[in-house]
Amino acid sequence: MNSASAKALRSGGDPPARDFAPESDDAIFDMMELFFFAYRDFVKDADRLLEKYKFGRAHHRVLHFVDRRPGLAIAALLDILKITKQSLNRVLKQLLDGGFVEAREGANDRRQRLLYTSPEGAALARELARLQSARFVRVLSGLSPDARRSATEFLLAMIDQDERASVRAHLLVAAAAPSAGEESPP
Amino acid sequence: MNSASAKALRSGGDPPARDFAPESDDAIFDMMELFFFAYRDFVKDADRLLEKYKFGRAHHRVLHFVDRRPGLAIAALLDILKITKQSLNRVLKQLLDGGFVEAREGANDRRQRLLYTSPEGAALARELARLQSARFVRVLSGLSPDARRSATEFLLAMIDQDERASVRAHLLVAAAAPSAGEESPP
DNA sequence: AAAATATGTCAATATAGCTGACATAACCCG
DNA sequence: CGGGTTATGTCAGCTATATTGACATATTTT
Repeated sequence: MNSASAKALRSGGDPPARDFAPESDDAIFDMMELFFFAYRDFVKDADRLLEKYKFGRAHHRVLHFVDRRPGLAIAALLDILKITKQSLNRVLKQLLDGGFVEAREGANDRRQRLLYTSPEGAALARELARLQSARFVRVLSGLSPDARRSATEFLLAMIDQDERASVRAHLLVAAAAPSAGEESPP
Repeated sequence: MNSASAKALRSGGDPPARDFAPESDDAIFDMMELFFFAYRDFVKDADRLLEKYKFGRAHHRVLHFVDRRPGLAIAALLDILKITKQSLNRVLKQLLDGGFVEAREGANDRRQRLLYTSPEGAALARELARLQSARFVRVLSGLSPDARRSATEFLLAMIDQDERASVRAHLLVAAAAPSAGEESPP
């Protein structure tokens, strides 16, 4: 049941045995905490603006991904967010009701409801993105191109291996998306 | 009230105008999403083990920071987590009841309850850390020392400027803590 | 026509956070 | 000493975000 590697636990008072990683268990622990703190601060950036609309972070995520990938189907959005459709539905309904997101019947498959931001939704999405990207702009402008590449590489590598392909695809689609409509084949 | 840079919004169907940042608004948007996906996957790592103890992520965070910084006072923990004492109390009580965390009266200030992990708590904390650090080990081992430094630098820079000092201090304390007892002066 | 798919919805539940109000004990200061 | 501040606990109620399970509807696929 217990730790496989917890040998000399600090049960008495001896220094914790940092011996299983070649050269930097400490560094790794530090990075884990940095990651926590960095994310904690990052998500906070948009909160004040969201409050004005009585929206939460869930709304933000939906709005963001719909804006980035116009014509996104419900199922695809669920897959990105990794939540259930019931969870999505509440926030999505509020976004639809508020006129920030629109759903159109799929052209090929009329069961689908493809999601698009309205002009107001797009404006809000981008304003939120601007708030959050300010942090990135500040950080990245202080890094050399090489360091930027390393940071990007680092983040990508942090993603589950079997997710990485679809994330990469997502980024490409988002970048390429002219104003797209149809989904690519499953 | 609207986005200052949202000129040619995709109201009709024209390509989104990615023109306001010198060379890489796209790159920044991509990084923001990578950050989201990376964190989403990162926090997931420990969940299965936590379930066995009927604990959630909130318990994990408390356990982690108490283990990393033995003798942590309640107020200091609240400051790290940025939550209210009422929120903390529920999970902390469960950790105390379960014998994973112990609270001792402060030596200098008897109002304080200084927190320590029990041997079981420490074992759990480290097993959880091991699960999560596995991801970091995998990622960092694929990066050059330079790239590692860049990634670390990136994460640190992502933290709020006025928090950075205290985070740095936290890391140092955690690294230095032998199995410590007393707090350093406030 | 039957089966599978995409989505919506109702209901109940859990977790993690919040505010506000109030209580207790211990410390600090004049 | 006595009053103010600090550290913490606790009660009560609220919100946001997620879950599972069951069932409904329309549409596409076979």
